[in-house]
Amino acid sequence: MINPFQNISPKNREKLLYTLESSRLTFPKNELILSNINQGNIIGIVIKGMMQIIKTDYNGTRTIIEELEENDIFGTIISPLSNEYDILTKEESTVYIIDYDEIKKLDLDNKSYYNQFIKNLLEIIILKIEERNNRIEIFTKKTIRNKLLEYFNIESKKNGLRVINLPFNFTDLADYLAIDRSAMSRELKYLKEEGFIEIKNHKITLLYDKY
Amino acid sequence: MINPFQNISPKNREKLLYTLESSRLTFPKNELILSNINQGNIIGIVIKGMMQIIKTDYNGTRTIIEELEENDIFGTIISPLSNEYDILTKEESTVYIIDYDEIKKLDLDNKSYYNQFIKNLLEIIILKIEERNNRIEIFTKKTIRNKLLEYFNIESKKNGLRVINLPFNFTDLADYLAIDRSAMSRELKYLKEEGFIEIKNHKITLLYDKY
DNA sequence: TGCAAAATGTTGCAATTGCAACAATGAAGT
DNA sequence: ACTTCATTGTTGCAATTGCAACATTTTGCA
Repeated sequence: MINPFQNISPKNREKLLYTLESSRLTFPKNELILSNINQGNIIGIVIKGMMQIIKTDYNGTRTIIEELEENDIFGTIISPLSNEYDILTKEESTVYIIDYDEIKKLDLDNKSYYNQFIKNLLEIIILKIEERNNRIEIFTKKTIRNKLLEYFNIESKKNGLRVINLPFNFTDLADYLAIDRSAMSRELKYLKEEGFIEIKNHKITLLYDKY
Repeated sequence: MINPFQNISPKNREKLLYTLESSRLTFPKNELILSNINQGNIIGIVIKGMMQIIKTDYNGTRTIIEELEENDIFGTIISPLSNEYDILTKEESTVYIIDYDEIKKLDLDNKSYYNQFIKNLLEIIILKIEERNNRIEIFTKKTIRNKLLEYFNIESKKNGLRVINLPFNFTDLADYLAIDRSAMSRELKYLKEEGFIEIKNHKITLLYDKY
């Protein structure tokens, strides 16, 4: 993940955050934080910790829209933080909250680190599009088996290893893939029995050849 | 859709495109254009026409990843244009192709319209994230009926009307929603019979109350 | 350490879907 | 206007899934 302040000196970074009237907030683990920050169009930057953007619809179906790590950004615009969405801290987390309008108001001709900041945001958001596209790839698959295999392949490509360290527990993985947990559990069992994968703790080893 | 050249004078726009060594290409209707432009990391800007980013996987399953209209942007990075993807012109279309590295190289302190351009790209990409999130919303729904209703609601919200002008034919809509065409057809029939919707040509009228 | 809550595993069964195959309709081009 | 190709509609059926219900294991924390 790209640092949103890359190529900006610590001093200029402080100036920038001051100009943007940002606020720095820390939240304990397992807290729904949206009610604390949702006031108009904001961009949040994750300084430390881990969070999930989750949604629960009228059926009670819970979906993990996105997992946020250090240096990640989120916001009203980047993820629709209407009242249907929540952000849950998975660890104690610290964020900067910036009013998006302040970013728009930045006089780019004035300070070169303003420009660098916008450029960084652009790069980060492009990465986010890639993530979303991967996600769509998975949803496109018609069976649970194919969704899982697609997910494995994507994760495996990220670090070039045939071993995947799940960033989720299985309940969350099912919510992330938008499939039923018990049906997923059944399919994972079949995949193990047929020798496609091996599971230890939350590590999955792929035993089939790349395709 | 935001114009990627908004707040840039025609003269500066020409200078910018020249600096970026962009090329302007026009393609006839119903042409797969990717082979003509795919050489490294590029960003394309749609000047005129309409195109679809489509993917066909090893099962032969075709999915519409995205529909591109005037002022839309696309590219190696923004949509993974590996060899699995194609871009299909639905009308005669004109695009600018820009090397993304040239954009990175732009000396932002030099010309203010460089900054404006980057800012515009940022805004456009933020909109694209929203689109992707909507898409994920739909995929999250477990039944074809709920996927359709979610799609209707999203489209209806866009213009505030209860009438939806499908930008697709039904075959493409099924590919966009990643569901079987005939199964979708069946579900649409039920929705009509139960008085939820009305279909005329490619206009769908929603007869149920907003929720 | 021990208890309560959360996560995981398992299974039967009904509901939903994809697939295939075909008919009917509509569109595009000569 | 005619022909051809693409799109749409329809249906039976097998495969897959979600759901519910419950047992078992793991985790968190008092």
